[in-house]
Formats: sequence, structure tokens, C-alpha cells
Amino acid sequence: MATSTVENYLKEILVITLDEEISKVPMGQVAKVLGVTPGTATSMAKSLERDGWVRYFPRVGVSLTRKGRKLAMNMLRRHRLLETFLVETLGFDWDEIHAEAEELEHAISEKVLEKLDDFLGRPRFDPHGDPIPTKGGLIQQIASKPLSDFEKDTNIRIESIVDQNKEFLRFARKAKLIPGELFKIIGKEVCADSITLKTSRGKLVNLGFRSAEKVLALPYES
Amino acid sequence: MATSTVENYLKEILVITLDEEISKVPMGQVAKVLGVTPGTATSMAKSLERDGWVRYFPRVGVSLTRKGRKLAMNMLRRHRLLETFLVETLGFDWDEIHAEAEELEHAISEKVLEKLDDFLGRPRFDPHGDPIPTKGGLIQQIASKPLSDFEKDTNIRIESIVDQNKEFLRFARKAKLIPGELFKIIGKEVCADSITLKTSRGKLVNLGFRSAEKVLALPYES
DNA sequence: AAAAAGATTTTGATTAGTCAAAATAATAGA
DNA sequence: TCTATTATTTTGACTAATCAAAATCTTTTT
Repeated sequence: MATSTVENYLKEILVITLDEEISKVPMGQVAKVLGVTPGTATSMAKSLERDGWVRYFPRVGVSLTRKGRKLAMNMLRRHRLLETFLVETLGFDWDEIHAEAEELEHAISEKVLEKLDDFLGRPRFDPHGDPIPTKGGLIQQIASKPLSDFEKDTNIRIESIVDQNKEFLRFARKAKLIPGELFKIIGKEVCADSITLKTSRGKLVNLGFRSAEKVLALPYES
Repeated sequence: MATSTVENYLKEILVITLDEEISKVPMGQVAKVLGVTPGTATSMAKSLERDGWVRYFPRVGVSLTRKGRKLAMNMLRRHRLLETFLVETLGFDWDEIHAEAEELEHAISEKVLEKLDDFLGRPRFDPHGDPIPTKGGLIQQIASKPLSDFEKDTNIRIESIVDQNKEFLRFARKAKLIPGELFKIIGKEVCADSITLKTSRGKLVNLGFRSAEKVLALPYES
């Protein structure tokens, strides 16, 4: 049985591999997302390898084994289902739930998880718009792109926000940058690294490229 | 901050003190309920004392400090609210929820707990009929037990009806299920979840377990 | 009151997870 | 290519929680 520390390492390694489409995650990055010193991450990599969760390539990084990936996917499922529960059922705002789900995901049993899934009506996306892996560990990948990749005058639909930063999430919520919302890109100044969006009701939102990269969207035929 | 091991020790110590009405719990008993060796319980007692959770009397036992009792009460609140959630909302049977709540109670934050309390309608008793401590750590101590806990052929006196439901209260009044009334339990079918009571005048009343749980009573020597 | 039984404490060891700081390897810049 | 910078690993140390088994108290029995 994996401890919750192990569960966290594996989940974060999975998230990085999905996000950056790399197969070996360098230890420095692992250390950073988990908030530990690099030395700790290294020694953890060794025990993870000893127990068959990852392959460890010294001075290069770690990659998940099949067994590790399975567990990590399961953690992601737990996390996202719990976030959905916190928003849908208990009425939390979607910018205050990450840390809560982070704790609960280690404590909830498979049995309770499945009942929760039923209760929620087997949702396929969480409140941030990220896909919820299936029980079998499959994840529905969507071809959404960061806002900064779209051209001027495109109609888009927000798909997800790729950031756990509280300030940013709160800002996003206020600006209606929420999965499902529709916008039109009415301005894009590459040299000023600025993008301007308009809601269907005519409200304007300005974003710098750094922020626009964190907002994933799909083109939308109006 | 208390680790979840500490939380467990304190909660179990509280439960024993409440159950057996003793103030100092012997280490052997602590070891037993927590499933550890006696030596472990002893060394834990010392660290708990060092951190101000308990007073430790060598060769006698431990008692909770005010601080320890407060945390322990809070754990009990979490545990019982979670049990209520698992039964009421997710539809678990009340005999399969203890272990689940045992895990979740350490992971749920105060904030989520209060939202859950609201969502459940601020219940005062858990599915087993045990009182849920208030946010402030007060517990409604009752010597009486739900009807469903008594065995066949026991004479009992109704103490209270633990339910806000109007229909049920009206039914209870008509059936003379009123505090102070005397009954004898003449039938109890666990598999049919049914209980049959007889008044002193020979009138019969049938109750399902769900209802019998809402009726608290004391044994009565006829 | 001495011996036996039972409970509690000590001792020494182990595992998981962590840090700080020194050592080493890899990469980038001049 | 040689040096400076950056990333990673090693080393030594620490805390929490645990066990097994020996030592020490207490209580009960004879």
C-alpha cells in the first residue's frame, strides 16, 4: 500500500508529464511542485523505484511505471471528483477547493468514491474544465489550446484554467473566464503581449500573454 | 498541529472516558483500542504530555487536558457528521461506515465540515443515535439509548423523540410514544428491521428500525 | 508474606520522510 | 576549451511512530 506521500509524488509526476508532454521529469521540478528540497526528491525517487512505482534515471529524472501511472491516474480521478463535489454539492467557489481536495483524496476509499461518482451523476469534467479519468485510468484528452495561440476575431469557448494560483483563479472567476463561457478575441498585440476578449454581452477583458497561456480554449463556430 | 495519529489517540481516550466514566485511562486499554503494543502507547503518552494534550500518571493512565479534550471532541464531531453524510447522502448502510469516517475525519477541513453540516441540515444525532458534539465541543450526554438497541423482553420507558419530522411526531403521539410512557419490547426481528412494543394495557405498536432509532428509552424494572 | 500473574515501562532497533550543507556532475558562456 | 553557473546527489542528522523483548512495578493468590 502506498503512503499518501507516495500518492502525492506520483500524482504530481503524472501531472507534469501530461502538461509538458515529457517522459522523464527532472528531480528539481519534482522537488519544486512538492515543496521539498532537491535532496529529498532524489532519495524519494530511489524508494519509489525500489517499490516499483517509477523508473529513476540518475541526473535525468523519473518516469512512471505502468503500476505508478495507474495509481497516479486514480489519484487524479479522486482529486477531480472531490473538487466537483465541493463545488456542485457543498457550494464552494472553484478557486478555494484545490487544497481541500488535496487532503481528502488520500482518505477517501474506492467504495465511497464510486458512491460519490454516482451521486454526482458520473461527471466527465471537473469545475476547472479538466477531464476526470475513468475508473480504469483513461483520460479524455481534448485538443484545446492556450488563448495566446488564437488569432484575432476568433470565437472561442473556455475549456480549462491551467493554474492553481488562488489570486489568478479568483480573478478568472470574476472575469467569467470559466469553462463553458464564450468569448471573441477582439484584440491581439504580440509586441505588447496583450490580448483583449469580449463576452457575448460586450464586456471586455484584457490579459497579458503570461496569463493567456494559462487559459485553454477551443474555437467555437458562432 | 496535531498529526492524525495524535488525533486518533485523543479521540479514543475521550470515547473511553465517556463510555466508562473514568478520568484516567490505563495504557493497556489505550494500546488495545488503538491496536498498538503497550510500549508504544506508553511512549506516545509521554509525547502527548510533552505537547500538552494529556496528563500522564505513570503506571496509572492518561487523562485529557482541556486542550486535548477540545481536539478530541472536534474529532468526534467530524466522525459523527461524516457518518451521517455517508448514510444520509451517499446511501451507505450504517454498519459499513465506521472505517470510512475514521479515515476521512483527519482529512476534512473545518471549512468543509461546516458546509457539510449545513448541507445535512445540522443534525444532532448520527445514524447510530449517538449525539454529534457542537462546534464548541459540547456534547449532549444521554444515558438513554435508541429503542433499536434494546433486546427482546426488555421493559423500557420512553425518554425522548429525536426527530423534527412532523408526521413522525404526530404518529408517535397517537401511538403513545411519549416521554414517560412504559412499554415492553415483545418482538425484535433484525433481518426484517422491525420492533414490536406492547403498552401496559396490551396495545401493540410496530416500528421499523429507522423509526426506532429516533426513540430514546431507558430500561425500566417492572 | 512470598510467589505467581498481570500490567506497565524501558531499551534498542527499524522505517518513512525530511533538511542542511558539502560533493559532484552537467551545461552554458567567454 | 576552460571556467562559472546550475542541477543533482550524497552525507549525516533529526522526528514521529512503531515493535520485540527484557526489566520493573502492582496486584492477586496461595
